[in-house]
Amino acid sequence: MMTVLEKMACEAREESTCQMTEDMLAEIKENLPPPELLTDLADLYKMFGDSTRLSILSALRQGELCVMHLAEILNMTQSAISHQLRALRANNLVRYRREGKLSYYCLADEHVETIIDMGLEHILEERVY
Amino acid sequence: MMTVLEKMACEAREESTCQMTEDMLAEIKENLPPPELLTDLADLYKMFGDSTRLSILSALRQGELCVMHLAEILNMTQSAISHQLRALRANNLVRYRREGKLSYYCLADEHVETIIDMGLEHILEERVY
DNA sequence: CAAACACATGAACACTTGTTCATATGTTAA
DNA sequence: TTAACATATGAACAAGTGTTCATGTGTTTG
Repeated sequence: MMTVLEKMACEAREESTCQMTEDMLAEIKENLPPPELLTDLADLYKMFGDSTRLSILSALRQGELCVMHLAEILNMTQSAISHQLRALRANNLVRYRREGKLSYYCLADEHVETIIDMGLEHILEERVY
Repeated sequence: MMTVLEKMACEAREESTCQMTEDMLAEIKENLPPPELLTDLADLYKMFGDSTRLSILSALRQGELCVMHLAEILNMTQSAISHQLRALRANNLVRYRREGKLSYYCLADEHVETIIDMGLEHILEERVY
């Protein structure tokens, strides 16, 4: 049977091996971004987590395109492209303008390209090793 | 019935309204990143597309942590954290070292933080408007 | 007006994904 | 060695996601 003091001594030893107290854990927890922001951030990155959407964004880097042309470039149905454009639009990654029968889409801002390039850098650096 | 010449004229008109020829579409297609790279990139961003993993990465920005502490900080089971760490490790987003019974995890490189910050900037800029 | 066209959208389905539960692996202490 | 501990992992299940198909909306043309 272990006494209270022995338990405390043991815990103190464990904490010292981990270099971590409850207070420190609490501080790390407080310094995390708020949960709502993290879910928004996750939703944003989900948009980049699909190769069809990445293809659409990559095509739009070369200039404004209408839905049908995107479908031709990616060899996919107009419906599939339209569904994905809707998602990209909802997350403010693309903007569009209507001109007659056609809807022209383009990238929303420079962040979109920057985010893609950061990911590419990460992947390409790995491949060197 | 439309003659061949009429069809050609019609197509030429359509192309001129779209400012886009088949050759231009082919060029855009050729300039896309190769499909294999796009799927790798999508797999990478899938890692950022989950709030649990984003929380883990955010916690690790503040320093090296073992699995149990991560579980405490995020109020989640050790198993759930361990599964996610496995995924993050497979995508080279975290590194770990074993010290006795404990496994310490840390961020793999600066890209991880940069990618997260790019996303945060994108979200926070939207909220201004 | 009707027909053709470009795009959007809802439902359904297969597929993927995150968590839980149970258990296995590996390390340390008794 | 056995017990306790920290972590890893496999199976299973619910929830989420991407595509297809059918159809709806809005615009232009004849």
